[in-house]
Amino acid sequence: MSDATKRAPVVEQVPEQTTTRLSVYLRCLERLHAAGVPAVSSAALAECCGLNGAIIRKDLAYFGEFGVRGVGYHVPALRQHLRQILGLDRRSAVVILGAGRLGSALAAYRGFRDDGFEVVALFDTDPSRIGSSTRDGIPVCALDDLRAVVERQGVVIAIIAVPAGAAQEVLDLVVACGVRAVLNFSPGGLRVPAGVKVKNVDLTLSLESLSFFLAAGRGD
Amino acid sequence: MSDATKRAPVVEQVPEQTTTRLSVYLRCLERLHAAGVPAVSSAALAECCGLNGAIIRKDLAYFGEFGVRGVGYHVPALRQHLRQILGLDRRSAVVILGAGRLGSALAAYRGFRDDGFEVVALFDTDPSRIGSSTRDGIPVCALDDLRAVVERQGVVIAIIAVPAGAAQEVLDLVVACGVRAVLNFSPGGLRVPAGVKVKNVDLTLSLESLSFFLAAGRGD
DNA sequence: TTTTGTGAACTAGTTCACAGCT
DNA sequence: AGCTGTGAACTAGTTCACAAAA
Repeated sequence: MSDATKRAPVVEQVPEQTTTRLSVYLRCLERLHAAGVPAVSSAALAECCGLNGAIIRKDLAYFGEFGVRGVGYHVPALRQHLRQILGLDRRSAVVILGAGRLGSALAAYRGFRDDGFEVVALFDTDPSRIGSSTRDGIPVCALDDLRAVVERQGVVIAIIAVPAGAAQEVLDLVVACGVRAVLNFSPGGLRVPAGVKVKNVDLTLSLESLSFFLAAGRGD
Repeated sequence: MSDATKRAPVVEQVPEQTTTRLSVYLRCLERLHAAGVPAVSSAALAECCGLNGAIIRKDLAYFGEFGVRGVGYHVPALRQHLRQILGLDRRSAVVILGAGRLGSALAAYRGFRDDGFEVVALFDTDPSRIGSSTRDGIPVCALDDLRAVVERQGVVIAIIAVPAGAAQEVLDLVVACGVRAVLNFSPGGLRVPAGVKVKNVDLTLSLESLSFFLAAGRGD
């Protein structure tokens, strides 16, 4: 491990927004890396993602001193550091709860695989779906099999794509099976047990936010 | 219009987070309304959505004085006010760009219709898809038809569910056709023309944020 | 008495500005 | 000379606390 990472990563106090920006920086670095750019300043990286350079330096400083004064950041090295910080340097097994349209669409989503996320199974309660496979060969299993799959495949992330009424029950189940990170697509908010991280993607909330903008007639 | 809405809605300065919370309040009010509860205090509503009562009073105060001191908020009236503020008191026509798995799944999503959002057409460039319909009878059209559909159906919101490489081009097209509110599912960020509101749902960013949590080993 | 609406205090997050390193 | 890393200043957003209304 590089000496640049010696700093204690006082992760408890890294703001959520910083972690999201790290992903954005990484995307930009992938482009620079592919283009063969050897180094980039915080100002240039900021330009590239529409941000202020100071916030980039602050964000990176939570995790170490990756920059070289007078030069900037070494692109391949910073890329590697960010991939490691974000846990993208290894495969992560994912299960999807709910094999309806949304669950199936997510199972086929290319962007996930490219980042090392591997959907190993879908789960459903509908007997007509159980036992089948997606076009990519991902099996659709009964909920009863969840624990076994999680344990055997080392599943670390669950995606919840079930109807709203079943979401809390399903969350409690995946948590009971040992999964501690959940991406939730069901609307309405869940009671989240301590020690578990749930990220909500609430499509209705997003659309209503746009609707507000239209209703308010903001033309700025 | 009720006299409670007389206040100038200085909408320019309503924080984005406030608008999202309004949707959350509305959801909670729908439940209370269905249960026949006549009035609710900011403290009770806060409890219901896991927030502080003061922020609810502040949020609502941007739009008027809806409460009654000593009593709270009249549920049916506040529900109506929020529906109007969020533009949910009328039908909104929506188009979906990209009739792949994600686009098709979104077209079938029940939660949208319940809020007055009506998906009137999907658009794609794949000739094998053009001319077909979804199971719900929503037509899949060629991009050339976009302008006509937008104008004829009064489309106000576009959902972009095309591959990343095509997203900017598609955004520019829908904006050129007069749509000013866009829900974007493609990753990577877009150049957004002035006067247009784009809400990004970046699935990769969401998963990477969970991955960070796992990599950092936060068990709090 | 109860609860709103709101100024004041507080907190979190961003930007500025510059000392210090290469 | 140029750019990072970081304390200080600033900005936005939340919570407190209480006067005023019903």
